[in-house]
Amino acid sequence: MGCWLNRLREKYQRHCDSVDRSSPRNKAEKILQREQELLQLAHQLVDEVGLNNLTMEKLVAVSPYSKGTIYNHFCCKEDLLAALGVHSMGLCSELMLKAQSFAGNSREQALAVHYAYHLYGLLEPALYMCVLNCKTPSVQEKASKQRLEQLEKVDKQIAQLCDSFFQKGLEDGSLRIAQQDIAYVSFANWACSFGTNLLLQNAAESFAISRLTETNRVLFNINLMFDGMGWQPVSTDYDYQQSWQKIELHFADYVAMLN
Amino acid sequence: MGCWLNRLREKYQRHCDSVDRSSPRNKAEKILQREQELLQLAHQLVDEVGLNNLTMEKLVAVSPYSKGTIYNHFCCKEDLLAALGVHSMGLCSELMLKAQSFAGNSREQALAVHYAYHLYGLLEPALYMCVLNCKTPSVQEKASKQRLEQLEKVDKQIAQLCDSFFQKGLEDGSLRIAQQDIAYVSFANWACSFGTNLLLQNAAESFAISRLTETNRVLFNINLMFDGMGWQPVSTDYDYQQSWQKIELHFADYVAMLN
DNA sequence: ACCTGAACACCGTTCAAGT
DNA sequence: ACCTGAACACCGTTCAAGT
Repeated sequence: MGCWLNRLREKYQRHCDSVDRSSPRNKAEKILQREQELLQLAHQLVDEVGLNNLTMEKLVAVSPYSKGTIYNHFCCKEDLLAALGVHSMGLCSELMLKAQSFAGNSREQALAVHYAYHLYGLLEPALYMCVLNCKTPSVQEKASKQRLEQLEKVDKQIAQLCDSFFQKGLEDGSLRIAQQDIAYVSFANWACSFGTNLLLQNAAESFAISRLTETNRVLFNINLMFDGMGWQPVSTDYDYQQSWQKIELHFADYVAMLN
Repeated sequence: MGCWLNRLREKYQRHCDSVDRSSPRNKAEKILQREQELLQLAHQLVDEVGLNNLTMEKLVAVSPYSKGTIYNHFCCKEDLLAALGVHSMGLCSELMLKAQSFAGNSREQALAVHYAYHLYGLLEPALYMCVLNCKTPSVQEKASKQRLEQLEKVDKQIAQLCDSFFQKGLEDGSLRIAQQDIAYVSFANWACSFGTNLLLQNAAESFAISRLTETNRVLFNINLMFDGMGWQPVSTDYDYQQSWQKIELHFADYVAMLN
């Protein structure tokens, strides 16, 4: 066995001492607590070595538990990835929820959700990719049933949260679409935001992106989308660049984490 | 050594006999020819086992060459993935090029590019994901320099091809944007199409998508985007669903491959 | 009941020996 | 010069033995 395992282990030794192991009320809670501990470790590990280099072996090495115990929590590597996906989407929806309290018109609030999503991608690039990973056949086939149900649940929560912003626009009259089109418009938005963030993060050096100046490319794309559905006020009548800056302030606590 | 390797090997035996090994003019050509052969095998393999289950071991097993020889072509697994990415983007641009010959106004031609891209995702789901994979840090760090240059080259070709459709719109006056905005609009389009296809392919069972009826969701999203940039005629004045069907006929040869 | 780690199949990569 | 496959480190998963 190489010495790299020992190096990893030492590095995470601090963690072992600092973790909160406060009074689990019963056996089930103890297990849940340990699972959270393992997920936190997996999260650190992924940030450090990248999603592709996350291995069960490494998680075992940095945790104080044995292989068998890890496999009691996660039935396979894909199950661990799915669990990380659930964790990731939880953090993401936490950020998105904060958009609700932004003081602005409904289109600006919807913009704030996109900001939250973008910020999330910047704060947690590996976890952002992890969510996509969870959709791949290998994860869908191998992860445990419960885990997939959890994934589906957060997935639905986030979708409904996103819908609610279009609902607001519909209610205040700034967005004139049919009620049943909300689902379509909401999907279009997700797709646009998802694609934009994914490409900006992963293909920044590609010709199509590197040639763009530092113009706010996320805002540009979202504006096209919102203008396309005729959401008032349209971008030629309103300074959304300024809204973006206000939104940035609204999320200042999180932006600070970017260093 | 398990017997699965032998099963794989037998399965691909036919290939070994049918491959074109016609008269390489010199050593360099022989090597190039073998590389194409290996890529074709890797392509088949990926279609069969999925991108995540492609291994060097399997490629060795299904090919008539040894590990050492495979490693003479691809310096590491990531280099193989990058080579598959180049292969993939070549096929993709082949489809996109065909959009140029679609008889329609400039917005319809641009729509045909989106159709080509979508069709490509349906025809080659694994290769579609492969291109994204090539952008990940692990591939960018480990693939050979030449391979990354090849990737960059096709990447640029495709970007310029996409730009040309907006250029046409600008020239015939249907699209009123500044010349220097083409790059931005082109990126927005790529991002939207990319996100839409990726999600439709990978997250079809997620709540946000499964609730949508069989409406043409790709067309819906692209229309929002094109309307957002004010590309004439806008979707409320024109039957783009009909255009879509015409485009489908234009690509009939490829559509047939979907079975 | 739950935990442990040895054991095994598979995978990525290298390189001494062969042609 | 190019090819081969044995060898090795690492990884995913299981399960007999221990508590």
